[in-house]
Amino acid sequence: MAVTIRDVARQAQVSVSTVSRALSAPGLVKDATRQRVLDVVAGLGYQPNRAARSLITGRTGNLAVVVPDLLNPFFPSVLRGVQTKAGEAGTSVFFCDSREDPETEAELVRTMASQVDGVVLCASLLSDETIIDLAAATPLVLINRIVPGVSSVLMDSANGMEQVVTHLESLGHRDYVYLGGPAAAWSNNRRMQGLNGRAQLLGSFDPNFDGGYTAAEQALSTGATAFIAYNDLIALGALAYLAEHDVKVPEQISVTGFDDILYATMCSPALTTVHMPTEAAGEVAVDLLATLLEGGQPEHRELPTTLVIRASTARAHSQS
Amino acid sequence: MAVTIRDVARQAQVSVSTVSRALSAPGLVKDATRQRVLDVVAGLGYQPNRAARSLITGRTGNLAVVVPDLLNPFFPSVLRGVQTKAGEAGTSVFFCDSREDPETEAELVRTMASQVDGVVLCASLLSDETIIDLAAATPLVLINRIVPGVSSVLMDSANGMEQVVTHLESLGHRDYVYLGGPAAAWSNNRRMQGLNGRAQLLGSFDPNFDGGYTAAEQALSTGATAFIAYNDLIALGALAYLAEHDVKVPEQISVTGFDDILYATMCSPALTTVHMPTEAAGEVAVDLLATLLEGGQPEHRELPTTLVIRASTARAHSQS
DNA sequence: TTGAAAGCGCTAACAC
DNA sequence: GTGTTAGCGCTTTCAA
Repeated sequence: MAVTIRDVARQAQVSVSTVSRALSAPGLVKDATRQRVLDVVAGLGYQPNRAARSLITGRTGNLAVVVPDLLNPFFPSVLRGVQTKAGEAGTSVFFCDSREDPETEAELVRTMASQVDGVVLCASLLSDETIIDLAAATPLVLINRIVPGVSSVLMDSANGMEQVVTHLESLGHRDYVYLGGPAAAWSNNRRMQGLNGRAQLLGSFDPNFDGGYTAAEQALSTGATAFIAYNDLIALGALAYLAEHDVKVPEQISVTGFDDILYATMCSPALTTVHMPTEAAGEVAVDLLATLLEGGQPEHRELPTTLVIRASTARAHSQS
Repeated sequence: MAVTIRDVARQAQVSVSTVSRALSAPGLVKDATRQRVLDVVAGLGYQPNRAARSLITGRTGNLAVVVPDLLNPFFPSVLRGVQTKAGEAGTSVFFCDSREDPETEAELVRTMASQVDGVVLCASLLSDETIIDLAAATPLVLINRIVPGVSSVLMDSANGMEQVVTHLESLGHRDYVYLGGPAAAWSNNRRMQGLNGRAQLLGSFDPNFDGGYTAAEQALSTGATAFIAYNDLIALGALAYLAEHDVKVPEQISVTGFDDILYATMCSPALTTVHMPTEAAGEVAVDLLATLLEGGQPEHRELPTTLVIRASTARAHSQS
């Protein structure tokens, strides 16, 4: 069996409570005593049993992060942010992938709720009511979603999209088309807001490569000089379609993405897109969770997004 | 406070031990009694306190998976496999990103060891000795690494590479060059084995886009008709370099990747590469962990890889 | 500043 | 088949 607090107490010639205090409330123990205890702890390699501690304090020292799709390059980087910040506080992180299924998502949150101090929920597919219920039962922070009364951190997509529009306008584009994401997606609406009604809207496409491929076909017939994609994956699909049909990007048509995933730098031409501070979002989410755990009020944070200009946008050609 | 086993016992008019048994050893309880207990459990929404259970059983019902880099698209899919399989057993999963640092990696495994039943360690950067030490202290399963006496699951890279070579040979290529990954990487050596000494070897490159870009420059001067990249990222970098220098792929030069990451289908030309059963590897790792926890012996599994032929390879041109 | 003792919620002997 | 009871390892009153 592992070394327990009693082993430490015995060897340090103090009571178990003194050992406990030396570790979790150092101020309450005389310096000399504490030092002796700490030495023994180090010598024995004692690690407090988290289950026992948790049983009495009611805190687990763990948290969970729930995402809709781990394979979407957007989320691993959120996870990384969460882990970075949580790690600083000695907190470990559970991950859960809901596979884009709302029921699974709710189920996961409920399951985790009992074994963690709080949950970070990314890009939730749940209804406001369900989220409010969940938030009542366990400290909860949302990423990329706003629900009244629930903590959340947002990446300012609307503004990011405004930057895209401004950029395109400055290049002389007047006629551009938005290759929309899923109509139900909350973030799709945010991004559309940033368009300020300046773009033609094209139906909702699957937010992946194939969706973009399909979208480009439709978009091409509009005669627009620029395509604004809901996300990088759609933009990439569009790029592929255009390449196959010998439409030169950006000479004939400019294309923009959104999210700045890894591959946005690797395609050809490299994609002009909006960078999302995903890792920072994960970190901030952990901060908000900490606030909640200390009895603080739900908070809302919005992180700035930045346009990254690469090679897929250029001055509009005069003739379509 | 949450509902406890006593609340259930009281309402179901049985003792706490009956409730406990009804939940974790159903066979020991009369059907009628168990049903009554289960009804109350459902009615009250009772969830056993894992900390309390863990305190007495010594099992946490959790496991951890440690990866070197969450942002590498290879690993999230391993995570997903781990979670899928673990979830079936009601096990939750911690994730840790070592950021390619061996010290951090060892530290993480040690930290997690005390709060989980076992650890899945992916593409470890640690020495054999360290891994053996770790495995002695906690149930451990390796992915993509072999260490004597430690459970592991491997994806058969050597065979995958042989398939690449066979494919290239069948297309008439006789002079091809290997764009190598990190010399220290265990998987690089495995992949080189599959080459069977048939390829020219080019130094070790960073296993990313930039590394591939650099590699292509050197490879071009060898006059080879095909480039075999250590992984998809290097292949993608090579593709970009070749495109910029107006070298047609696959007409002039064939290029192959390895891993079959998402982007391998999205680039142009789509990459011929070796598909790795990453998700399956994660699942199998959990199985091996389960074996270990039941007192079984360390096991070694090797999963088959498959060549995926896309558009980046073609018949060798006659003249270089 | 320290120690003794009472549990946290649960499982696992041990009785019946 | 079911109930009683003794802890698992720890924190936290309460006394001293």
